[in-house]
Amino acid sequence: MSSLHDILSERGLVHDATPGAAERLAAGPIAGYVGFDPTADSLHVGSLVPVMALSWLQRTGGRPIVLLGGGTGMIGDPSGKRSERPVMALEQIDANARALEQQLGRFLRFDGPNAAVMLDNARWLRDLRLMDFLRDTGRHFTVNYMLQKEAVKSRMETGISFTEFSYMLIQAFDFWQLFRTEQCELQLGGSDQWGNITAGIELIARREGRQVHGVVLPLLTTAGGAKFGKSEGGNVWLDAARTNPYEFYQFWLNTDDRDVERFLRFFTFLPLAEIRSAIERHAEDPARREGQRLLAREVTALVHGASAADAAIAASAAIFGGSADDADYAALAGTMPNSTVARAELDAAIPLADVLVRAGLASSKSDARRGIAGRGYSVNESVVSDGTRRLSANDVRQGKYILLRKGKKTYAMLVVDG
RNA sequence: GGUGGGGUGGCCGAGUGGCUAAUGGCAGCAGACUGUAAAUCUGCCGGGCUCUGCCCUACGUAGGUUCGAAUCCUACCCCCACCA
Repeated sequence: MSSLHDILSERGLVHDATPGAAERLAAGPIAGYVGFDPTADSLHVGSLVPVMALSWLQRTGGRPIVLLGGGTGMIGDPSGKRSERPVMALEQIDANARALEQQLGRFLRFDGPNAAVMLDNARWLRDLRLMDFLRDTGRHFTVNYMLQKEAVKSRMETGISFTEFSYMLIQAFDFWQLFRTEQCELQLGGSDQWGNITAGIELIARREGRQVHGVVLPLLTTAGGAKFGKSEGGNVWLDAARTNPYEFYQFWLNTDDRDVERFLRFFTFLPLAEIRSAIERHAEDPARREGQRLLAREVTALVHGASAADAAIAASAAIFGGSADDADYAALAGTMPNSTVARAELDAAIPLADVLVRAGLASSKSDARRGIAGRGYSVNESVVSDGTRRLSANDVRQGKYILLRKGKKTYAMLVVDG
């Protein structure tokens, strides 16, 4: 079997690795960890890269450790940030950590021989005593060393608090802790984590005299230069309550041609040969977007399950196949954003603008009116141009549905209540 | 603590008494073209309304001068640089 390093590297997932990492990984399975910040109650597609890496680690016989940053979340990682982060409330951090825990459970196997482990660094960080920390950990680092780190250097102009400056030492402490208690010898992370990871390796070398390793994954950007993981509605989340399977599927389906192959390697477990032949077919007729379809189906099935993926595909076909007006609205409603309108509101002819705001298709009534004036909205697949348009019982289709659309791609189903 | 510079809309950045909801760029949304792509072009881009117009909120915070302030004055808060 190929080593984890070989697999990650042939998939383009290795941005950088510490010297000796490849050799150590070739020598046999390893325990490795990735840290996740509990800044929200769901992961988004950007975090899927390290999640995939952990899953590969497990597939090659290694023991994945998921480290939730319930302790470090109190501080805030300055890496890649231009300004100080607001401090989060403890209850919020804990609630988020629990939500992430549940979500990650879908990507890793938590039983069996090399079961994944999930830990929260709140367990050892929150009760850490300052004097102990300075004596046992702080002593091993010079300020000079810390100032060399990119995360610190880039903030010298605008300023960085001592709190954020110290962050790398805390993360180093985490790695040391996991080395001691879990025999963890590897840390994976985004390439912005390089400085923090090497600090941890340094600490373990000094305190334990042992060589451990770090592999950093590429930070994702799209060919168009845009931030990866954003769509019309903002961030693309893994939680179906935040980004439902239909939107999730659409996000991947809209992938730039130039990104398809890379994303197939990053976000699916498909063998490379299969990916290559899919890309060849794609190149023959890009307009059919076979690559995107494969990518979207695979990732949606991975994150939301096969049946949700099928439903998303069916809904997409109905909507973009040109016959959405005849489609089964109940089925569409099951896979796209819903909002409700009361029967009484329809009888009173509720303004369309109000409903668009409620459905999340407009940020305000003024925004909705401007959008309508610009012919950006449609009701049941017919474009609305009258800013004073109201919805009534006549607009209801198939008993209880009204299909709202913003632009070409953003849909919401309005369900009549009562 | 001292000296100097600075705090403008999601971000960058103009504006230094009325014509400013505030030039320009980025990001975002929509339209045209297309492949639900890319690139390009066009429109929109604080909020509300009884919408060719009207009202509210906004240029660090709080007061003040003025018919009128993002622009002038006072106090305070915060940031940056240098010095102590």
